[in-house]
Amino acid sequence: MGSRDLVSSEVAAAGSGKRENEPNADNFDYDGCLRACAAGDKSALRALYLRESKQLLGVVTRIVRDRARAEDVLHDAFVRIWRRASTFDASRGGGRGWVYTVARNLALDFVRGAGKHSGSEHQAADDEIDSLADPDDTSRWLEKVGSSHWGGDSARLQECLEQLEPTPRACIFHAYVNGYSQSEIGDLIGAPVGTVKSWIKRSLVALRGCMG
DNA sequence: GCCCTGGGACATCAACGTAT
DNA sequence: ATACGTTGATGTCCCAGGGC
Repeated sequence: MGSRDLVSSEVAAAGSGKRENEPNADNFDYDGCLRACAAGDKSALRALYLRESKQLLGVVTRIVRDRARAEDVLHDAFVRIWRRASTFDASRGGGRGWVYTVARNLALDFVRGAGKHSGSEHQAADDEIDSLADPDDTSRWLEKVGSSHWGGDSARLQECLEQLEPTPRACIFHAYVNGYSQSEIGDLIGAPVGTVKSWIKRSLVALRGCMG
């Protein structure tokens, strides 16, 4: 919530600010801007807002059909962009497209009446685990965990992991350490996707419970 | 009867493709 | 360049079946 306030003030400042700092329209680096946002650079968010807010407001207004509500949705969109910039993957598409996708999906949610909850902006624990995804090996995963909010105890995590059944534990590692998709894991271990989902979900619940 | 597990349906998100 | 539709991946919820 604190981050929302922080972003709110930044967006408000950008919105009320003069356009003299408006980024160069021709070679604006969206990807770099998002990387900077992910690194906590508020000026990058401001630049992005100055650059795209008018166009985005047009897109959102067209969807929600209400200027005032569109401004609210746009504001929420920039909050989400700020908070989730770290999830942007340039190899999967352009930064500008990603920004528009975020804003449009939020507007569509609003129209559907689902704006009350912010979808996957959920449990800090899930984000924590997501942030641990490392393609190398489990030891580095454990290193990272050791310095995180999971109590800072990698040995404890290892204990908790060892308490899991081998197959569900394998699902966790494949998903969060090796970066496999759920369907890939299903193929790998010869189980339906639904089963993989259940194992991963229940394993995460068990891990959280074990870690306290 | 209760609990656990496997499994599927549905909703949401993000990226891509295409029409304008 | 922009707007919109489609698609694939993922998460959540719920139900059925089996073991106790």
